[in-house]
Amino acid sequence: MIEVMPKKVDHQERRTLIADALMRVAADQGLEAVSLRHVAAEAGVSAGMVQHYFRTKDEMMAFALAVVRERGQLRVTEAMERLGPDPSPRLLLRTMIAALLPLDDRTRDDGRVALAYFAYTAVRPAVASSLRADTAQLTEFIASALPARNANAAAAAAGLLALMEGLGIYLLGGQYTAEQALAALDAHLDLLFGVDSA
Amino acid sequence: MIEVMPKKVDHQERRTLIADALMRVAADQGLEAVSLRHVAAEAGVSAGMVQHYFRTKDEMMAFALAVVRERGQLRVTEAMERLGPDPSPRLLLRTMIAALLPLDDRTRDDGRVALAYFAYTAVRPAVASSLRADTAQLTEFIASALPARNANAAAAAAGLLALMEGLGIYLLGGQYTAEQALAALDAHLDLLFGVDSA
DNA sequence: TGGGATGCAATGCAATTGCATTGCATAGAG
DNA sequence: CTCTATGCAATGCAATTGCATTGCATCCCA
Repeated sequence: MIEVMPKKVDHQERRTLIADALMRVAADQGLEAVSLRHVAAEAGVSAGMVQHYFRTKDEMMAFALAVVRERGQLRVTEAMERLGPDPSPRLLLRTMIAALLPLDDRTRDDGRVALAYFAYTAVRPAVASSLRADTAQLTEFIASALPARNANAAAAAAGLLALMEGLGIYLLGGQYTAEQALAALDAHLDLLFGVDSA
Repeated sequence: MIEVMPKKVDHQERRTLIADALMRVAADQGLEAVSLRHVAAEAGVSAGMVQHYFRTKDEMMAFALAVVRERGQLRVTEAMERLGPDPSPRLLLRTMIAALLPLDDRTRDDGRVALAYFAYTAVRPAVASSLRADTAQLTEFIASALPARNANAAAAAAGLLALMEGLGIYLLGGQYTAEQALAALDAHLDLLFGVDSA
């Protein structure tokens, strides 16, 4: 080690523990209910400790957002690995998108937090850049998996990703059921992959 | 008049004035910055007056949400009237959706507020019912305008609406430009209306 | 055995919050 | 004119906020 390490506690682990508590608070009381004391109470630690690991509230928020994004990516890679080798592009895309949708209670919480952060970053442009990078990466991947029949692959990919985001919103708001969302997704994939529906 | 009317101020007008101020605050500082005093200052009135017209903050928030929804509907009907008689279903849908997207600075503010409210209602289910009604009405209308070639009109309509919502999110977040969003919309309409793209 | 860095709790503080209360000016009804 | 309902401002208040500060206790390294 180059730096000294006078204590043994795992810094990153503590921060994640606190971020998890933050997300639990945000998921069922909204991001505006997130305060140092609330998060500390939810995490079962003292408020002082939260301050120790995050110098400002914004730093804590940014870290929690990073955790949410990582978890999303993890869900995607896990789902794709579960597919086995050489899946069809269509199944690949369906699996990836389904993994990102808040379809069950576990993922609903993450979705709520992500939604809250969308509103949050709309006002704090500095935090938004990482979200932008995620989106760009996803569209690129989607475009590469789309069949050649789509003339404008970039637009089609952007559309599919937007569809995913919108389905997520409506799932969280209770406008769509999981079945409805998946049906809409499949119908859209039918169009993209050229399944004639008549 | 059945009721007495001892004073002449227009109750509804004042409430709208205050709600407008609320939306200005929310649009550029986020919903969590909305407080009685902030809104009052933005509206150029005393905090006491805000309290006079809205007994609680939640009542004020709900009213402002209703105003946003009304403005959206107004934009849609105006855009559709501008189309003239008997537009093609495709143009009808494109116009309607474009009217709902935050494509310029004016509509961006409304979009930001709407987004903030999505996160807000995700935690306050009581306020969400009106949003649900809006969505149902829109999907029904969209489904009726889609060509018969789409086997599952309900799913296709739900998908188109979700696409719209997602485009809105990404427009607000700066992930998509207006051109990209419209290109994605048009590509999707191409698919729905069967324009072969090869 | 120091000694210095670190982990963490406790407390304080100014600012802000939503809301209740009070006071008063005014305008229409009688 | 009087009276009462209303419009609205001002103030107070307890609760909560983010953050700075302080004080120990603990552990690593020399």
